[in-house]
Amino acid sequence: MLLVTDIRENKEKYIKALAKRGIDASATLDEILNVDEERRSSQGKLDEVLSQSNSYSKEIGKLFQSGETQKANELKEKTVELKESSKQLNDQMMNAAEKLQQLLYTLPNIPNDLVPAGTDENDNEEIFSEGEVPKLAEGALPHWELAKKYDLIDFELGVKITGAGFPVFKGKGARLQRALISYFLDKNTAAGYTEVQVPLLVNEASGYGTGQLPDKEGQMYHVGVDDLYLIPTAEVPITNMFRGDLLNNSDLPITCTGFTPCFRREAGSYGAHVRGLNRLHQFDKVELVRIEHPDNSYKALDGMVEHVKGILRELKLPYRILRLCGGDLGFTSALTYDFEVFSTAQDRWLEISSVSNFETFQANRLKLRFKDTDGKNKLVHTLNGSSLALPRVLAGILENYQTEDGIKIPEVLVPYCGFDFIK
RNA sequence: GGAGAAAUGGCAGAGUGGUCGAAUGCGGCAGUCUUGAAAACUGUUGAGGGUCACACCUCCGGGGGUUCGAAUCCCUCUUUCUCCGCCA
Repeated sequence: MLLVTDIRENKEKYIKALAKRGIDASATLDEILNVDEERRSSQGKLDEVLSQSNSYSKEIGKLFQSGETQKANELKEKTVELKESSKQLNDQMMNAAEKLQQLLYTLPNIPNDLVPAGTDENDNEEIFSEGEVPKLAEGALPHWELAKKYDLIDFELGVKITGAGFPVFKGKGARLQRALISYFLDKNTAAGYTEVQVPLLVNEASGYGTGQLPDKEGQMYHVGVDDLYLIPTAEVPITNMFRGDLLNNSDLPITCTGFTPCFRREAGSYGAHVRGLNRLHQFDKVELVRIEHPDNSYKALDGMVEHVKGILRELKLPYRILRLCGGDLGFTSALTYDFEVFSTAQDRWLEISSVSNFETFQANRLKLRFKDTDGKNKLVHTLNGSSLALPRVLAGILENYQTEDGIKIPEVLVPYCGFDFIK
């Protein structure tokens, strides 16, 4: 959520920055400023009335104590009117505050200066690539064929149990997936991240805290009877562990990693690009979350990028890094780097990680602050990144490591798998 | 699921209608002392809104109510603890 206090002073900055996302926010910002003004002025009037009535109350108290009952009762009469007007003013103030909140919820984060202008994924900027795309033999198969051939994943079985997009992993397929989870968590904890296991269902407040609500209401599975949401990413429960906290400077940075399944309704996305493991309703992911001092957040973002690079390098998968353009940037993000693995058999790139700095956007919603060395309470910066999204890494491994006889296992995973070849 | 008890500042813990944003202890910060540290002593120390700065306003789990006045009384929700039941 954007900061009203800052919008008051730098409206032009916000108009310009949001234009990068293709949003003309000037009307909304004007409305925000109007409502903000309205809120503050009615609050001011309310405060005056309350102040007056407080002092009457004190006086009445004293009069009763000194036995001047009649005087006290006379004074009581004077409070009647004040009470009425304080009710009205309070309603006014609450209305304005509520309206302001709703308006602020509609605006996405402002992009960092590095974010290129653009409307969709075609305008993203490739900033790095590494790894050789293997030359596959004639007749190389896409991962869903391989999964079937070697009996690693059963998509139909998932349809029977639940529906499309909920595959069943079997045998070495399941083991390889578990190996990846352990490997990622080991890499992350070795880099200093604290491993956490968190709830997979979150309440509404958590959804608002990290910005999934109200923006992406329809993307999450909602459990109606208990009013809980299945998490679309571990970012939600992990970041919300710190909701409302006032941290000490010395607590920063806080770094966590966690493995969770992720659930996404993916309403309205069908077709060739969702085949196999490309897009699922339930998938596994290991996530990184960082709570940082604002002065350090971009350095931390670079550090996360390097960390994920290291993992892909060890897996020897061909990948590239994109800096997302304004039009493709997530609602809450100020700067995002997407990692994509090349899927040789599909001849296309698959997004397997997204590393973002949200600056104060989430912190403002979460009311997550820290006491800086100057004694002032400030909003932290929150960041997160995947390391990594499992099924697509699996897809990349199956396709890029396939041979005529079977599938080789990347060297770093062999100790985790207990086998080095699938045939 | 049933029966009871409770929820107060970073933590512990007083406070049952007015002078309580809240005793006390611990912790934190600053200082005195010390070669330095510890101990001891002194002072200071919640958050948000508002203001140029004050003033002022709000907040004692959430919401609502009674009252001139609520941490304190009433209703309701949530959570925690104890006992019983059930159970991976």
